[in-house]
Amino acid sequence: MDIYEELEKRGLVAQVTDKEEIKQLINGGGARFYIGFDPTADSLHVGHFMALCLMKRLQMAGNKPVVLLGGGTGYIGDPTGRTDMRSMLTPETIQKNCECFKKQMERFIEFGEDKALIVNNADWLLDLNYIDLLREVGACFTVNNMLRAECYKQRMEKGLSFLEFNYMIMQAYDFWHLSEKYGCNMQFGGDDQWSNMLAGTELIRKKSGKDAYAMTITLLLNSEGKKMGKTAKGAVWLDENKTSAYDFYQYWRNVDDADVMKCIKMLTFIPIDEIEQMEGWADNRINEKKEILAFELTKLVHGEEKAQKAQAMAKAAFGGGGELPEKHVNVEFKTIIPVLVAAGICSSNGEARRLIQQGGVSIGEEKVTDINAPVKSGDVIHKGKKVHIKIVIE
RNA sequence: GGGCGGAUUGCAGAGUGGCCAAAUGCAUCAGACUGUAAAUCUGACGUCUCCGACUUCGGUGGUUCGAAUCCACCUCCUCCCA
Repeated sequence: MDIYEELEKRGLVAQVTDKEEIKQLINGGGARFYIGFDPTADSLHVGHFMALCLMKRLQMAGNKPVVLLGGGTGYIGDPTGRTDMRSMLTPETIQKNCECFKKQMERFIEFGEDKALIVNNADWLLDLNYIDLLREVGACFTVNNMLRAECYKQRMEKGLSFLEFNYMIMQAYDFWHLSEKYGCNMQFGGDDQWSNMLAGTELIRKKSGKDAYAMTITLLLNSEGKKMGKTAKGAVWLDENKTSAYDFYQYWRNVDDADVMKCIKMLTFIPIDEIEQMEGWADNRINEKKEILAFELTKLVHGEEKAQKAQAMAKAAFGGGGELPEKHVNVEFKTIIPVLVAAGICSSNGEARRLIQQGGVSIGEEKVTDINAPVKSGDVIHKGKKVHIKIVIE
């Protein structure tokens, strides 16, 4: 099976500029494509992960990826899909974030001579001269067209700053620059980037008369239509210090029934015919599918060893036996309330108290009824049915 | 630059002198039912030394026995006119 067909079967293809041309290009390994990453945080998250997977898939098919770090566009902030303005990042933060991104990416993509490139648009955007840019690029766009772009619609009601309005121009400029300098002929991105990407292909056509292509990837939405990879505590990060391997595993272990197959298709590298087989499995094997999903993804992100460990801990926590996730705490009073707070299970004493009063906490097999119940090192605390932690008091 | 309106507890959004820790919806957490799923029902959802007390309604002052609510100034934002 060729790569394009595989992408389609996995449900990754959302919009393309020219299906036949693109098919030929990527199937033949002739694409030099880029994907942009905005350094808005110090770690990549699940949303980026899909883009990385896509890069890897295309790289395996012989295409050459270019990772574009938005060190320059980070100064502007993409207004797409936002209802308010993004807080402006300081140059130091952007710099730091870029470095974090780079490190994490190196685990997925092979960089190097004639392989994949990593570039930072700060290198060319920061030196641009305003007047030159207006003459060269500004002339190629009409405001009328830009305003029609879907990504600005929402913001037309709330207010869109001129700064953010220029994001599209910058992204188009990037594409053009990469096309000139590295022979980049294609751009991939999330489906919400479509209008920005089209601006790029158009600019290239106008400036150099060359054809360039764009393809968007389906956004990973859950059955409720919300972006996946968000939890109450925030995004699901790829950095282990921000989201532990165990929590990462649990996130996928707990996805809705309706979303399991979609996630397996879009995110894992399990061959498509195996996936098709899994689709035929009986309903009662749904949990098996979730385990596969969780394990495969944890393996990709954190490595096989940690994935195994996470899986073992999950099985211990929910099935019994084996090693449980541990939490080290340092408390003055060794009773249940301060321990719950110190372990980060509850955010305040009041919350802990309420939880106990509602019967949501147990130590070992015993349900806690006394808000002053003692806790000793090595006790296993359960909160609800999903949080099981072994407490180690230091 | 001129005019109007606005800023409320995670979000949305009521409240316009005491009955307000502040309606309602969403999100979240727990209990019941389950499959570490969904749906449904129940409860909780500012903080604390929790039958009580304390701190919150953009900021700073003021009026008042009493202010999220009234006044003044400041900051930010929407909209209308330029």
